[in-house]
Amino acid sequence: MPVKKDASGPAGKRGTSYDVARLAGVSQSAVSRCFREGGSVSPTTRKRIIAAAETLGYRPNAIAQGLITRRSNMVAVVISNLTNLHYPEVLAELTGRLSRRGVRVLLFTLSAESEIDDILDQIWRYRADGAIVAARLSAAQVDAFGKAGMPLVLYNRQMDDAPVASVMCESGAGEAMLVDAMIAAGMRRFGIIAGPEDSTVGEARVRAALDRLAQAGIVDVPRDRGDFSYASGHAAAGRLLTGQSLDAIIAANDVMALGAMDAARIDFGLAVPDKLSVVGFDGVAPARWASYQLTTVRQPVGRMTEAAVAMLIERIADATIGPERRLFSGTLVEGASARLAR
Amino acid sequence: MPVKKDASGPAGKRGTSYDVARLAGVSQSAVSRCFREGGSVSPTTRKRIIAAAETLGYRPNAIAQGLITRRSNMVAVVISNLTNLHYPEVLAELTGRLSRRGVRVLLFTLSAESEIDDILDQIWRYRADGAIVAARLSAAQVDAFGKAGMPLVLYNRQMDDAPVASVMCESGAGEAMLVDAMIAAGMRRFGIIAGPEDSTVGEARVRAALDRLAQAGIVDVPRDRGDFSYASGHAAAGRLLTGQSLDAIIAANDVMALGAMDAARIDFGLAVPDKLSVVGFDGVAPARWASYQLTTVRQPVGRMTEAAVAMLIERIADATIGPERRLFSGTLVEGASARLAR
DNA sequence: TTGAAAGCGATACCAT
DNA sequence: ATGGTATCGCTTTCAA
Repeated sequence: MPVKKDASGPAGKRGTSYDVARLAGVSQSAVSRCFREGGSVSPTTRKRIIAAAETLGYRPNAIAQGLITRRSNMVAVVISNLTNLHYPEVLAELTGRLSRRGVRVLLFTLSAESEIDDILDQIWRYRADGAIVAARLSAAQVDAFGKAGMPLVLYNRQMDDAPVASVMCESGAGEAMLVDAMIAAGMRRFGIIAGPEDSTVGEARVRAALDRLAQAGIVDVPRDRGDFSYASGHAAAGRLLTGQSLDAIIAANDVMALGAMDAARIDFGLAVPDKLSVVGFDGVAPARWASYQLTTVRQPVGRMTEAAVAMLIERIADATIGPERRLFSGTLVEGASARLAR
Repeated sequence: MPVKKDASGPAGKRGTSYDVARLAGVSQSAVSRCFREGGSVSPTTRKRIIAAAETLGYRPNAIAQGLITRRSNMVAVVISNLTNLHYPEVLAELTGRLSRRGVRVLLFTLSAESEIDDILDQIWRYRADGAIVAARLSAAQVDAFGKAGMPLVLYNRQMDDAPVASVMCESGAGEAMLVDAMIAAGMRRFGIIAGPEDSTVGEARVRAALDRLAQAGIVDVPRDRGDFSYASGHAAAGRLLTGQSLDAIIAANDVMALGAMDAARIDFGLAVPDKLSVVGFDGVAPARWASYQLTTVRQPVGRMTEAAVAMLIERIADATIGPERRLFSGTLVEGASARLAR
């Protein structure tokens, strides 16, 4: 025997607009209009509807709304490595800004890179209004968004082949500032700790640094690689500092730089920055801790996330808006881990 | 003039089950059954449906599914401060485990505590199947979940008044281990850095430590407060160490402990652990960094998040399951920041 | 096994 | 300003 639907108010199951309509003695359409933007309802009926809704604890069903309006008011946020210390900050900013605009966040994190296709599948299924992706996407995957008519904004990821809306923190100027200041301070022997080969940001930063060094006539720069983690930075620095002495280590991100600092100071007894300078990139919180005071380039996370959200919202409102790349520059944070020329 | 719906395949709008049905020459019901678990479809029709779905790039609309089945397959995850270093790890684990079970994550982060009611409102509207909350909830708010029949699991939050499903890392044993080992090492003058007054975990940890100290006859322990941030730990340690000398500082979480270590070593020139021991709670990644090697109690995040997810899923499947509190114990991590008796 | 038809809870267009 | 009605894209009886 089917259970009779009860409109027993907040204490029972949440009611529907029909329940509210019945209680208020109006049509269901009226209830709908009452909760919508430009719905025409007389002050009196509105009052009665509101009252009825109140006593029933009525909340419009966003799922049903989504079905008919074809707008879920949800955007997918895809983040690859939340363990990266920089990304939690990005995520917090993104969700804050999105929810302030009345948009919900469907979060996807990926551990094994293979999951990405499953994630995209889910994004389609849930009819997200759009997606902000801070993860590696293939050209085909980016293309799939276009085909599906789903707005996409890449966060700090480059796509050389496909044109996509994206926000990026440009590496060139930042690395140049670091390198110039160190060269001006008389340093000549540099070492580099790169990120994983498949990281476009990582490679861009390394390339930027190498270019600037080359311009100053410094070539044959020893390089090693990490995976953006503290441990990998620590290990890479260990390898770099074995059998050669350096003036400075340039790491592709802050966390590896912190690992490098510790390796230098603790394992090699090198005073930082007196004997060795270390610089990073990102501007994560621990980089400012007193034990490190890392000299680095801070990404303008607030402006970047705001841009990403704005670009996405724009494209959700008007799907015809084309690709656009917004490049931000980092700001030099002069810590105490590098001896810079002022 | 209304635009004719086109079934132009992956290149166009994603089609519906009707489009697939038409292309496969079957009824829409058949398509639905084909994509459902125990749907009875003959191998031949199934093959044709799959083929049609393939060419159209068909994906079942999860929104429509949710509307009819009254299951959104989304759970809300509410986290208060993603900047806390411990929570990104928790969030990553939660989303990973949830998505592995085919459940989507609707993420809510809150900056101003006032937002919480808006968040709950959204959770109702989107008909989440349940919620995992790592944020402060009032008894009334917890009650609202019960009234709405929405499963709720609290993560590391205590509710003295209302009975709720929750997972917690118990503070007693952990703090006792720390305190005992320090007392056994001969320390007598302790200082405590507590968290915010309204943090139940923070207060529980402090109380546990104070209790154990009292059992050893140590009372009148100087205390100060922070907000769980590095800067606040640094500042609190500064105040504690001014005008008195201590053997050890017990901080309510790791990040404050790291701030305290830096204050002690850098601002006060106190060797850690020779002149001052510092201990924390959580087991965050930076606590293991070579510069700190913090002695702390590590929360079993993996088991705790697994428990939270399992409890929630259980309660989604069977709403009659009652409250249950699962208490986990932390494990002592012997770093180098405290001189412990073995 | 298959198809027809009745919802799920809203929106929106259309006459009143 | 109001109410009636046709969707939205599915799941789920219920007959055939």
